[in-house]
Amino acid sequence: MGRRTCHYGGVASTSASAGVLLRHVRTGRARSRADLVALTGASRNTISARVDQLIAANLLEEGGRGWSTGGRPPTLLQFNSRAGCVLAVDLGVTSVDVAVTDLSAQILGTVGHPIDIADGPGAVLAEVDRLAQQVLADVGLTPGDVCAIGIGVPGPVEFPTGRPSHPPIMPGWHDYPVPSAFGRYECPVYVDNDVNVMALGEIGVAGSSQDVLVVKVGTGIGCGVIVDGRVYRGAQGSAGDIGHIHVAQPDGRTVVCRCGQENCLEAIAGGGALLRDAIAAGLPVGTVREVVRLAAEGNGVALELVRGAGRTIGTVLASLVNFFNPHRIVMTGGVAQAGVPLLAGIREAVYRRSMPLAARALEITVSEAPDLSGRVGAALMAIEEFLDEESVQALAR
Amino acid sequence: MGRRTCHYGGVASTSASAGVLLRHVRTGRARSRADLVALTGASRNTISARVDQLIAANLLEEGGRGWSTGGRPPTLLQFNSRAGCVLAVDLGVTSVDVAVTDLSAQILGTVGHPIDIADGPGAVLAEVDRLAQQVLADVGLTPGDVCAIGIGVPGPVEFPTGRPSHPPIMPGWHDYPVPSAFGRYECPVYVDNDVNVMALGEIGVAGSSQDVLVVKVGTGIGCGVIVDGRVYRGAQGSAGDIGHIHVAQPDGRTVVCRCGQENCLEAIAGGGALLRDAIAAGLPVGTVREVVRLAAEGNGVALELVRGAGRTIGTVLASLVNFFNPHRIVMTGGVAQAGVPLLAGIREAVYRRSMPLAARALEITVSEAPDLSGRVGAALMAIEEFLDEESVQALAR
DNA sequence: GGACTAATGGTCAGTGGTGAGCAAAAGTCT
DNA sequence: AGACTTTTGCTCACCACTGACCATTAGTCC
Repeated sequence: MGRRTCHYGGVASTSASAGVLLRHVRTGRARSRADLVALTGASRNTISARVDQLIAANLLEEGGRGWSTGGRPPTLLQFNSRAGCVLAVDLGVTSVDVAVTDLSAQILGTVGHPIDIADGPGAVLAEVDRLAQQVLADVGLTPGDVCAIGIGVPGPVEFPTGRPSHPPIMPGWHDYPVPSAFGRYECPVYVDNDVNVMALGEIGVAGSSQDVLVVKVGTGIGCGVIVDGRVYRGAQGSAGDIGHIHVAQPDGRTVVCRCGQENCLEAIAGGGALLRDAIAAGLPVGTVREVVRLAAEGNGVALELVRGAGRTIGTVLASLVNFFNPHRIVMTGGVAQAGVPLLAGIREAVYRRSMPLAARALEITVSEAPDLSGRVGAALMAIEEFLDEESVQALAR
Repeated sequence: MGRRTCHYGGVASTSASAGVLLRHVRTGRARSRADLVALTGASRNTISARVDQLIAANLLEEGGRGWSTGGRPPTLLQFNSRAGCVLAVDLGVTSVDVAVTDLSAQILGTVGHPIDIADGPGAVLAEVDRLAQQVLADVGLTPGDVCAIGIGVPGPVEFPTGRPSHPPIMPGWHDYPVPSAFGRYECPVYVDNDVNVMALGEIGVAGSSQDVLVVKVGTGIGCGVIVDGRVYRGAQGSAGDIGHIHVAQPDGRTVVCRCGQENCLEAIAGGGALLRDAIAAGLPVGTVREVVRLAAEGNGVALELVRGAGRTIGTVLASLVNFFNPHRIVMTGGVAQAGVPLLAGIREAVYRRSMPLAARALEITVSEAPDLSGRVGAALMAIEEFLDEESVQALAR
C-alpha cells in the first residue's frame, strides 16, 4: 500500500470521502449512518448523501435494524463484499499462490504451483495468469469480474509503478513492469514487497492506527514496518530489511551468509539455517517445513532448534523494540508455523533485553494463518487501493 | 512536536490553511503568491485572500519584487520573524539553557546556569523562570512579548499534556504539569523529550518530508526518530531509546550500565564511558568536555577513544540503517562536538555492516552546532505549534 | 396508550473554496 | 515601440458542505 498522503485540495479532500466511509463500515467501526456522523464529524446531510451514493454503487447494503439505545434503532449498514472480486498473488522464490477473494479478502478459491522465480518475469507471470484463469473458472467467475489485482513479490518494489527495484533474489526482474502482464484484466494492478503485503494482512483492514512490526521468517528473514497503520518504506524503500543485521554468536562461531557478510540474522536463524542445523543434528529432514512439523510433533531436538532461532531473532527484535517501541509484533512465514517454541525463544530474548517501558505493553504473537497471510495481504492491498480510487470516481459523478 | 494528523472536517481542513502557507514561506519553498498557488493547488483566489489575512496579522510582509521569468515579476513574500518571540528551554541533568529567539528560531539572547534536575520541578522551574526573566530583560523584551514557550527535558513526556512520564533520571518529575509553571506568560507551553526537540532542530523548519535519525551522544545516548518530517514516538512514546541496546564487546568484556543491564550501548560508548576510559588511559581529564577538547587538539589517545566510541555506536546504527533505511543521520550532543573522529568511527562501522542499497545514499553528518540544537529545537517546536494554532485562529476570524 | 428518545429523511439559507473571465501591472523579447 | 508573458487583483456563477429546522419512523419507558 502506498504511503497515503493527506489530500489537500482537489476532489478527494472532502471531510468524509466515500473511501473513508467505506473503510469505517468495513472495519466495523461504523454500523449505521449515525455512527458515521459521529466518527467523521461531517453533517448528517453529507453522510446521508454519500451513503446513498455508495448504496447505489452497490458497495453498501442496508441490513435490517440494530439495537435501540432508547429511541429509533439504527438502520444497519453492511459492506457488500460480493460487489466484486480481486486476484491475490503471493509470489515466492520457488512457488506461487494465486487466490480469488471477495472484497472482504475472504478467499473464494486458491491454487498454488511450484515455479522458479529465476525463470524471469515472462515465464513466471504467464504461469501466474494461467493459475488465475484456472482459479477464476473454479469459482465460476470471469476475468471481467476482477476489480483489482494485488501481488506480493520477494524483493523491493517501486510501488507507484509496480516495478521491482534491483531485487537481489529475482534475477531478470529489475524494472520489469509487472502490471503490464495483466493488461487483459483491465483493472488496476498493485505490486509490493511480499513482507509489506503480509504486514497489511496482519493488521487487517487498515485503520488500526498503530505501530506494528510484522516479521516474516521463511527461508530469509524480513520485516514489514507499520507506522500509524501505514506501511513505512524508508528512503530507498528498503526499510524492514532485518535479515542481514549482524548478530554476535555467543560461542564465537562464524557463519557466512549468502550476501557475503558474516553472521547475518537470517544466516543464523532463518529457515535455511534451521534446515542446515537440523540435518547436522541428524534429524531426517529435507525441507524447512519438515523441521517445523517435527517441532510441532514435539521432537525435542527440533523444538530446541526452533527455540534457539527464536532467541536469536529475539535479540535483534529486542533492539528494535527499544528503537521503534511498537504496539505489537506479529510473526509470520513458514517458520512461524512452529508457533509456541519460536514465540517462547523470542519472548525470552525480548523481555530480557528490552527496556521495561517499551516491553511491558508489547504484544508478541504468531500470525493466525502464516501460510495465508501473503494472499490475504495481497488481496487487502488491492481492495484498499481499489476502493480508494473507486471512491474518487464516485465523487466525480 | 505532536504527531500532526490529517484534519478532516472542521475549520482546519481547508486546502491551504494559513499554517501551511506560512510554512511554505518560512521554509523558502514559496517566495510569492504564485509559488503558493503552484505548491498548494489552491485557487489564486483563495491564496490571495489568505495571504492578505497573514499580512494583516503581521506574520507576512511584502518585500519588493523578484526576478522576472519573462513576464511580470512576482511580489516577494517574507515571513516576519520579528512578529514575536519565543522562549526556548534546554533542560539538562546538570544545567539548563534558556534562550529568547525570534519566530525564525534566531537566538536573540541566551543564558545558562548549573542546576540539579533531582531538586525537583518546583526549584528547577523557578530557576528557569528567573533565567527567562533575565534573558528577556537582556534583549529588551517583556513576558508579554512571548508568543510561545518550548521546553526539552531529559526524559519521556506525554506530549499533549506536557507531563514527564516515569522519567528514569528526573526523580520527582513524574506527571508534573510543567506548563503550569509558566502560567504568567499566558501563552502556550510545549514540552517534549530533549532528543525529539533536538531532532526538530536538526531537520530545520519542519517540512523536509524525510526519514531522519538524530542521534544524541551526551552522557547517555538517545535518538530522535523523524518519519516523513514528523517526530515518531511509538506506542509508549519511548521510541528512539537506543542507549540501552545490547552491544557485543569484541574482547568479551562486560560493563554494567546504570540501568542494571550489561553492555548497554551508552555504558560502552556514551559520554560517561568515554570519560571513564580516558581516565583509565591516564589522560588528565575530569569531564567529557575535556576529553572532547583533547581529541579536537589532536591528542592520539583521546582520538582513538572517540573513534572507538564511534565504531561501537556505528555497529548499532548499522542495524538501524537496515531496519529504518533513513535518508540521513545527524549526530549531536556533547560528544558529537568531537566531529571528525566520531564520524569516522561511525561511518566505518555503518558502511561495513549495512546493506549497500540503504547505505549508499545515506548521509551521516555532525550537527553544525551540537551545543545549540537543544535550544534551537525547542524554539522551533514552540514556533511550529504556535503558528499552527495561530493559523486556526486566523481562519476563525 | 402516551411520553420520550434516537435514527433518519428532506428542505433551505449561509459559507467558503473553485474556476473562468476580465483587467491591470511590470517585466522580457524582437 | 509593439508583442508577449507572468503576476496579481477583482468579480461572479457554481458547487459542496454546514447547521438549523421540521417531519417521520420505530423503538423504550412509565
